[in-house]
Amino acid sequence: MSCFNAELTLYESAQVFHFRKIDGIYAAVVNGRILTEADEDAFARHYFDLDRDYQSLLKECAGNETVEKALKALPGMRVLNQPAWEALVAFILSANNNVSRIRSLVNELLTTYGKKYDYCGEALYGFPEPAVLANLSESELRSRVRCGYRAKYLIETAKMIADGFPLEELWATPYEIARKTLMQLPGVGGKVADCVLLFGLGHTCAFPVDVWVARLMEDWFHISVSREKMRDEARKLLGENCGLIQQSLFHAARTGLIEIQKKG
DNA sequence: TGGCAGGGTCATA
DNA sequence: TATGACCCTGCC
Repeated sequence: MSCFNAELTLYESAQVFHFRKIDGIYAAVVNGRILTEADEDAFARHYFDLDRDYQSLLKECAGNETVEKALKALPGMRVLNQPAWEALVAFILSANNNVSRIRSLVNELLTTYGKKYDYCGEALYGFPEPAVLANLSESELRSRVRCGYRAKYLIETAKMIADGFPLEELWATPYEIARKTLMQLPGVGGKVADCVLLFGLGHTCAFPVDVWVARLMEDWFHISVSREKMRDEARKLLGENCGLIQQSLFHAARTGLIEIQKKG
């Protein structure tokens, strides 16, 4: 049986923002269906990344005490394979926001524009289709979701996706090219592109560098370079699956599981 | 109650 | 490459 911590992965780890705990089970609408932590069909196994051996990450980083500490402290932390569109929307909204606000923005967007589903008597909502967002006005989206300047990014990106931008093709595109392609979308800089590549397009070498990761790279590994260069350093230090490891490092830093000395 | 910081991006210089 | 503006709110 594969090790999977639903609470950690679906709620605490901040890679997905719309799962709700109902009757003790985490559930959400994903790709037009209700998905719960208890599901074990092919779609669920892929989404929860259940067929990957996360123990092998420890071998890949053998000898790195900080990495070992983070990985061993967070068994069952998995990196999801979300629908790319859902990850894209969530992480455009994430820009310059804290986790609790990202969660409330995503849920406001879903309840306002997404399709409603019933689960155990509770309402769950899916992500609105690109065409739905593409047809909204910026002022409406701003006033109803309170997402500020991100409204424009969301609408313009939705228009490009609805117009045939080859999002799903990026699964099979080499990382650097896929990243540059994603960054053509409004509201998608390097950090958001890496989040979409890692959480929604299967690129386990993508290494999102946010404020927390920049801090921990400096404090724990003594790497103080620009955020762009930090990605390359991470890949050298942690290997081709550095994105999977990043998720545990990020969580360890953000929650204080491993302390960061320098906060500046 | 006030002020800062938040899983950044973009335009400008 | 560096700097500031940008919407709004959670948190100290």
